[in-house]
Amino acid sequence: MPDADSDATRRSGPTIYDVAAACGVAPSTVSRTFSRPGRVNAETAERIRQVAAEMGYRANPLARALPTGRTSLLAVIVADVTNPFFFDILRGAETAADEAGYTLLVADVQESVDAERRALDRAIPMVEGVVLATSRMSDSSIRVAAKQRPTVVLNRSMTDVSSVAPDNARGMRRAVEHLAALGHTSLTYLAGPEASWADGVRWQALREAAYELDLKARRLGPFPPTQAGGIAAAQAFARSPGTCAIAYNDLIAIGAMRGMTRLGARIPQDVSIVGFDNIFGADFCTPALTTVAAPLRQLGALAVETLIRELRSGARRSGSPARVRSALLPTRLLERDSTALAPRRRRAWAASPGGK
Amino acid sequence: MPDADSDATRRSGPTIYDVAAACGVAPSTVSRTFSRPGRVNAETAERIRQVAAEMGYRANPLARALPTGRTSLLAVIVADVTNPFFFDILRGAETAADEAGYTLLVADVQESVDAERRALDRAIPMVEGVVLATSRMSDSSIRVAAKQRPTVVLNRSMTDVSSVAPDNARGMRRAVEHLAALGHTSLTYLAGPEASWADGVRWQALREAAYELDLKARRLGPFPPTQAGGIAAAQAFARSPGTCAIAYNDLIAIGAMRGMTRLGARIPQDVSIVGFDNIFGADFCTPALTTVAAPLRQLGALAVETLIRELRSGARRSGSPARVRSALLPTRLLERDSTALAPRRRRAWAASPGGK
DNA sequence: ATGAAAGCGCTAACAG
DNA sequence: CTGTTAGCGCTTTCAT
Repeated sequence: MPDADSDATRRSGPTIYDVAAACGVAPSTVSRTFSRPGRVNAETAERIRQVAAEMGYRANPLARALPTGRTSLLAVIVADVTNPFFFDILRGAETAADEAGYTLLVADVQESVDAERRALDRAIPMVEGVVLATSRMSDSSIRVAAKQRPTVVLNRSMTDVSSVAPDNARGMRRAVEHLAALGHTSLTYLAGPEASWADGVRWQALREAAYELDLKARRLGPFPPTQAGGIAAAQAFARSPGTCAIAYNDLIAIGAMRGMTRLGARIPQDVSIVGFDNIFGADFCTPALTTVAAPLRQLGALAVETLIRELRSGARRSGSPARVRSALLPTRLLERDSTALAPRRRRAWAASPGGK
Repeated sequence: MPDADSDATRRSGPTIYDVAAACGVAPSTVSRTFSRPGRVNAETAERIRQVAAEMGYRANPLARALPTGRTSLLAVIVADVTNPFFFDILRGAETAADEAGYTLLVADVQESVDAERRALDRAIPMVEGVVLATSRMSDSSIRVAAKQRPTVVLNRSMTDVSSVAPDNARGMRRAVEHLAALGHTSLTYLAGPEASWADGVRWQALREAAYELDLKARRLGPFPPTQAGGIAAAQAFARSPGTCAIAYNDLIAIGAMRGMTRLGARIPQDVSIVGFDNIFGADFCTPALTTVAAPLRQLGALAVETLIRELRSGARRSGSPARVRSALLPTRLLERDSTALAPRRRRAWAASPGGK
């Protein structure tokens, strides 16, 4: 009967004290064995590992975290988990985190700045770093967070906080060129949330490209970045139809296609639509959506890799902002079936083209 | 100059000791003020709150968690974050967790049992409870986990662990009836992963319903629960075509529709397809998918609510399994455009109907 | 290379 | 109602 301890005593596994006792060494030696290999005699270490394994010892991450702050947790604040845009971003983030031994704490803030701030407040004390995926907060709020924990923003760009984003400008430019090549002479931008950094960049890039290519550009919106938003956009568009539209994102584009179809338009014969992001579903909606594809998975992975690099470079202390790293990942235009030659003459399709 | 402390001293905010000192009370009183309101004189409490607020005191969740185990963290292990099935489940889970003051730690295990076990091992010591969403692990592995932390399985059902799942059997029955009513006389089931509990239930329910309604039933697969899996399913189906198929899930159904279309079939004229889950995209694929809708958001919400209830009922101690709660949420058949009357005579559509 | 001891910040008996 | 006193399990100087 080697085990005199009642098994009802310990609520959760053996501790370094138990292992130490069993090995006849000091607890600190056991601690070192696991957290600072090399700082302990090879043989002793081996023996300790052995015994620890037999006893089923597992370090308590909470206990480790208390004195060191190393929780191995990363927060990922997502604007809307329900938005397919984030699926692959999360997957990429997960994979990268897992490889580095980190676990993700993900918070869905449902496009609400308030919820975002609350989630952040709650998560920050528990995590080592934060990735803000499509934050709706102000730059200054983000800076406040970044002051407390290493932070990287995703799908946004800032001068003083590390960031990872798709190259929206180039993508937009390609989209405009594509439409121009098809003979369209004026463009409509179906805008997303005003608080969205990407929206600003996309619209501005559209205007510039349109200007250079001598196309007319207008902006409708803002619309919520959802299918419902797209349907609303379709209605707005129908009030003064054009021959093509570029949507803030695929969700709006898909909703817009549905909405316009319902209003009698044929896509792409009457109106060409291009989306942004190439989310799940962009390939099997009807017609298949021409869209500016962002490297979603890479975006997520790079964001946490960047974060982890900052962590490792010891950007733990307050104030030391660490080196700011900014990445712009390449996008590409996926030409599918929602864009076509501009119609020679417009066909009236909206029920009441002049508005109510 | 009330603040004599150098502001470079504290790495992270004031502690209960600081607040206590500032108030002239004992640290434990400050502690009580926040963790056990009511156990402290109203006035004292008020004063303490006041001062704490002024000092910007924030309880350190790690420190609280160490002695109590109350981390306010819940693990959600999902088979595949990239699968739209989980979008609304996560949303529901998030919302419910947030309302109860919990934060989710989500791990994507990419349909891998190994990854699932690793994620669980890593998460368990940090969380108060676990929800296993579509676990691929064996019942016994799940029991092992459930012994360590209150656990609820989602989209699966067990006798000794709380569970939340859609009523697959009824849903399947409705689907079969629907097809029978359209004149189909034999059914093909496009199977999902063998390790999937839902797959077993669905196939069995299909067989029973088919038997009762005097239809023939066969099973093809297993296929990965993805669009690619559906395309593979289409090919298998084409080797010996039928007039209709029920897929394990919407992803397979959508993939199958695309695959069959590519092989020359018209959906639904030549073959009717029904899916399962009503995921994002099921309504805008072509044709819109007839599917058995599961209350995704509720599923997620109920899972964490159940978990939290167990937590509150003090199922913290090892061994005490707490009351097992099992819920079967109602599903409903969404009749859309992928199902139609059985063809009077079959049209040959597969390029090589006899196989290779 | 290893041991002793002092915390990390908070909670929880147990007294008063 | 409030203060005292131990820890929770691990890390980390500082000695030895």
